[in-house]
Amino acid sequence: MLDIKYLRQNIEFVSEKMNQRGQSIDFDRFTSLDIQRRDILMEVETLRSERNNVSKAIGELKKKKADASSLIAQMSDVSSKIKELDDRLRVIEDDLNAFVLTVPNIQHESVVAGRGSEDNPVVRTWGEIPSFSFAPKEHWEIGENLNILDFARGAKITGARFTLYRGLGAALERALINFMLDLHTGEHGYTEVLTPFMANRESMTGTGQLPKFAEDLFKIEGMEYYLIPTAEVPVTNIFRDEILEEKKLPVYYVAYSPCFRSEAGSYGKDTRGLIRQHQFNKVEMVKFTTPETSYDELERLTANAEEILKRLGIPYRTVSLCTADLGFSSAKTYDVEAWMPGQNAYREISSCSNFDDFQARRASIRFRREESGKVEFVHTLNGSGLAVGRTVVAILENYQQADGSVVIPEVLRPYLRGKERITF
RNA sequence: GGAGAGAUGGCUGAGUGGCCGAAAGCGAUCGCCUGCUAAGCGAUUGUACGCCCCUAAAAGGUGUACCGCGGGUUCAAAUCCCGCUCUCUCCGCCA
Repeated sequence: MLDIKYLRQNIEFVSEKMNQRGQSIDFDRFTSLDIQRRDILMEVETLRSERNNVSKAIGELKKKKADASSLIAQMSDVSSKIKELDDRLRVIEDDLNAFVLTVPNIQHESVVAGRGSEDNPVVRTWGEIPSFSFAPKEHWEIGENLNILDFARGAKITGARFTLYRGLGAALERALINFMLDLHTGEHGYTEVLTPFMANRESMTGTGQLPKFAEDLFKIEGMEYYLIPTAEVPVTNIFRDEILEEKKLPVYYVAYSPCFRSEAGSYGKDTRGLIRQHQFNKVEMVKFTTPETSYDELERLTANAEEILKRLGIPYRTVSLCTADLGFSSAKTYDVEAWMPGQNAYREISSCSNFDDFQARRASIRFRREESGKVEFVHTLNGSGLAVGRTVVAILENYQQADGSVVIPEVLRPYLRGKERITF
């Protein structure tokens, strides 16, 4: 959510930024609602002030046992007028609020204007793309052959886009989760948290999934609870409606969670394999920082995600999302894309974003400056560290052997009781 | 799921219709005092939204709202009524 005062004073600038994002927004409506709101507010507050004063006088008169009936009658009218104005004000404020909640964040100045993912600048690449003496297979073939991924039975149990892992497949997923958590807590300074996997409407609104993207979520029937699409939601909302001390910042949290996405509108995309599932595992990093440090923190956060791939020995590249690709709440996003030999392409495995104060304003997450005592919004950041299912894909495809087996990256072996290879 | 109790500022806690944005204590900040520390004394100590002032911001002035959340009664609600949420205790069920 953008600051209403800021919006009021910089409407042209914001409008231009939104155009670059391919968003057309009805700012005339905003201006009109904003003016109406302030007009009514002034009127109703004046009346309230009058009522407060006269009511006090009525109290005095009553104490002296004097007659106050004419004042009471007069205030009765004022009160009904106040009630009427309050009702009108509520409608306008609801409208205004609904409007502001659907305006995306303003992108950082370093974000390039583009028309699609082909315009995302590549920031860096790492590792050597492996060459194979045979035609590399896609991960679903490798996984099914090794009997560690079972798509048919996942579909039987639940439906399309749910997968059953078996044996070393299940163990590999679990090993990756532990490896990632251990690295981020042990070497990158994060504190591990384990959160609820359902969140309420307020939390979903706080991080920006609601009200605009309800169709992407699974909702619990009969309740205002939603399955989380990412741990970003519960973790960022840890401090919703709180004021933190400046010296506590930055806060680094890392969380494992399953993620649930309806993937509405993605029919026909990535229909095979683990790439796009309704349920997948992810380790998520979240930071709460001061405004002046958040872009440095974004660089470090992205490096923390990349470090996982380095240790696993998986080649990757990092791109900076252009305006067309940038998410609703984000001011700047780096996507880390792992090399997938079976698909002969880089595929997103982590997305690291700085939201500036966009989420913090929605969720009311603030901090108090030590120096001045002033209260300001924090900046929030998050990034996958990493998407676990997609990391399994990268391992299967990059470490596949001519005989169909898969070598386990060395750093994972301690998590798999020393096992070096997945075989038949 | 059933029965009961509760929710007040950073914390503890008073407050059953007007004198309450809210006592008192603790904590914190600043000042004084003091070989150091501690104690003591004094002052300050919430958030949001308007308006005025101002080139703008800040500061300042002023008004309104906020005592879990949402409604209602009343000239007037932390206080009375209704609904909801959450917490605690007991019972039941349960990994």
